[in-house]
Amino acid sequence: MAKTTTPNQAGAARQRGVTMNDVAKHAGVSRTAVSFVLSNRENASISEETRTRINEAVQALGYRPNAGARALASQRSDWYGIVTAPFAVDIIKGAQDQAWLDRKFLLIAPSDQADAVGPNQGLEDAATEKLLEQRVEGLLYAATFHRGVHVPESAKEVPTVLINCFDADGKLPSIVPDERAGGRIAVERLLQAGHRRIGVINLDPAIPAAIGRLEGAREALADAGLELDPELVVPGYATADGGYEAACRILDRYPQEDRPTALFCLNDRMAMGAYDAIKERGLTIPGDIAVIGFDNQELIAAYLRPKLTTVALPFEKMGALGVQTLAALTAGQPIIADQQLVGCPLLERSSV
Amino acid sequence: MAKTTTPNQAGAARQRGVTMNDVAKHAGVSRTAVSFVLSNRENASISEETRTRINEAVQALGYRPNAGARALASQRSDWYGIVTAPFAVDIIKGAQDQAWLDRKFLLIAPSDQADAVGPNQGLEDAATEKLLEQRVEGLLYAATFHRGVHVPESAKEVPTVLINCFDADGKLPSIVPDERAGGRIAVERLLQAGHRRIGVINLDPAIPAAIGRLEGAREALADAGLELDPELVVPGYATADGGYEAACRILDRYPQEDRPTALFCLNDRMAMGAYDAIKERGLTIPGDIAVIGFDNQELIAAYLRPKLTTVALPFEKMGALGVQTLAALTAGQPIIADQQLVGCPLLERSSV
DNA sequence: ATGGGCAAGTAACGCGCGTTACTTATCTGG
DNA sequence: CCAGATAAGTAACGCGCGTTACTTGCCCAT
Repeated sequence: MAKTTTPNQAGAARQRGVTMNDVAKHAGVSRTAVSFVLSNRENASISEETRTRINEAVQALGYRPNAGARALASQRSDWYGIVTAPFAVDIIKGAQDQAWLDRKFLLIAPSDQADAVGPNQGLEDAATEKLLEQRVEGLLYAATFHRGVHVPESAKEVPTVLINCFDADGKLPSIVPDERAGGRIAVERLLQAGHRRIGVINLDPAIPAAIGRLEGAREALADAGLELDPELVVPGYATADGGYEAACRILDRYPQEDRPTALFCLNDRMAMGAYDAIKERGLTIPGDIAVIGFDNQELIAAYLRPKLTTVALPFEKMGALGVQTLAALTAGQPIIADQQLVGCPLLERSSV
Repeated sequence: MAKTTTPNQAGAARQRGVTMNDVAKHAGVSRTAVSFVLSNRENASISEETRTRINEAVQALGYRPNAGARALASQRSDWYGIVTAPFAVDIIKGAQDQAWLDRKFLLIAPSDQADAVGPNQGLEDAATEKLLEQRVEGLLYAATFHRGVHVPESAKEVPTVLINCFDADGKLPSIVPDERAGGRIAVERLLQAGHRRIGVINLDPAIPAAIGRLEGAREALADAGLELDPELVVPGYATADGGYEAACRILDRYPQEDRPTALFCLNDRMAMGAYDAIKERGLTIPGDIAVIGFDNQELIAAYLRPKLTTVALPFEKMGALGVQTLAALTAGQPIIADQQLVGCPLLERSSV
């Protein structure tokens, strides 16, 4: 439109910084009037006529507000910072979407969660510092897998929310998946399909995911009057190979009539390996052995053959809820709870 | 440190905006002096003594520069914008890392590349607009898969570089994978392993990836005095199921002696399906049939059994190169080439 | 005619900082 | 002993904008 009506002006003016002053001059009013119109002040008394004249000037000149200057003057940036390993994609997506709805901007800084243990806090500290320099109104920390973290001291200067992780030291509010409920729903699904003897391929038993999911599994079994046979819980490395080996052990240990008829793999990668072990033995899925996973890693779960029934980690929802919680905090509202649990939905596919 | 030495000051002062003025007062100098020291001006004449006094004041008060104000005053933001679907993770990582090195900041805005065809330009336009409002010095557009795109008009107001995509309209510089070289190296690897009859599981033949990779395969065969038998090129949907079906067709079509001894799958997902087809027939990988993929989707390639030999898409490198190119552009340097090709390295694993 | 009230708008300050032009004290050489 | 150079530092402007306090013209009731 600008192209056809005012090609020169729009083309030329846009080159370098059209300011409110330019708009004001063009419209023959004061800069204040422009500011009032652009910020839609309710109690501003600007006639309809000049209002449209200003808007036309904005169009004609291709004016674009300077967010930095606006932040400087208004003392609010409309930004949240998020510190995250760049792999927490879905969390970012959820957060981004929600921030967009709230007319906030997400400023993403990298964290190096490569070594999850020894705090290679260097990068994270630097990232946090940079975000604070940008005068973000709040901070989000996102982890790729559910765990305790130590956040930099300086993070406590602004409202802060943890996503998919929790504050190992203090009391920062956090959003985490409800692992226990997820484990329960997985086993309930297997029970519902008639399975009574269920093998569990476990993760490192010390991590929150393993603890919660196993606890949920136990509860589901208890509800059905069953107990979790410790012998049927075998740990493995959290990889396809680990899952393969664990599945081999569990499948080869029993004569056919005692063999579990279903496998609850505590993550999808291990389920991928379990598939191989099962197929190798000439068994079918889900006919001979049902398999249920956890995490819903799309690339795996949706493409395994048969497609893997699994419990999803609600990354996007956690991201969105994180932003909502942060919005509440920055608005001065009290925190609802230190830890908000987000449900893990069961995704029915074809392996049960 | 601040904690133990000056607990009150650091605690209290940090609450709300410590400014340069505060630092100046604390050090008993002018704000200008502080500015000179903090920006490390070479030709500034500030005695070593006051310099340290100022630095101490900075420490004591926990001063943190206001990036927005700095940008306003200096007329440069130190930001690049990047518009991307939040799934282009590795590109973001590469770009982020490089930007960090260059002391630039990446401002990430979401693009909705869900419908790759019909320009649902709404979100992208809005995102671009927002980034320009932040006065980014340059823009990056990143796509999840190699293709032509239309960038919003307004993007042309600042230096712009496309990553993993190219400008369908004009002449914006772009960084794309060298598909042809990748296809060549894959087939060369198979030839080197002694295979002479190679099946190709193709993608949609119209997309740049398919065109380039197939062309490369043809070249490699030609170099070995062979020709690509059109019969051995079967298309399929770019999924595991698609790969499975294509592999079935190709494997069942010939008597054993005429059967191809290797499969070049134009992406890893299809290779995943091909694995199933091969195993189902009681054949081994790579003993009976070698398989080579493309894309290096870690979650698949590194976890298939046997692990998949594949050609990697250099996402991180493209991201980094994109930022470097953008840096050159913003510095006023002429563009090197409209299109920079980035090599796709072969990742040897166990399927050949 | 007069004062009060309201609509419509403007002048001017300050946000925190980079930067240029200026000032003041100290040292040097003749 | 003085001109001039240099070292050390400062005053002040402006970046683009939000915001408060103020002005101006006009209408209406007294």
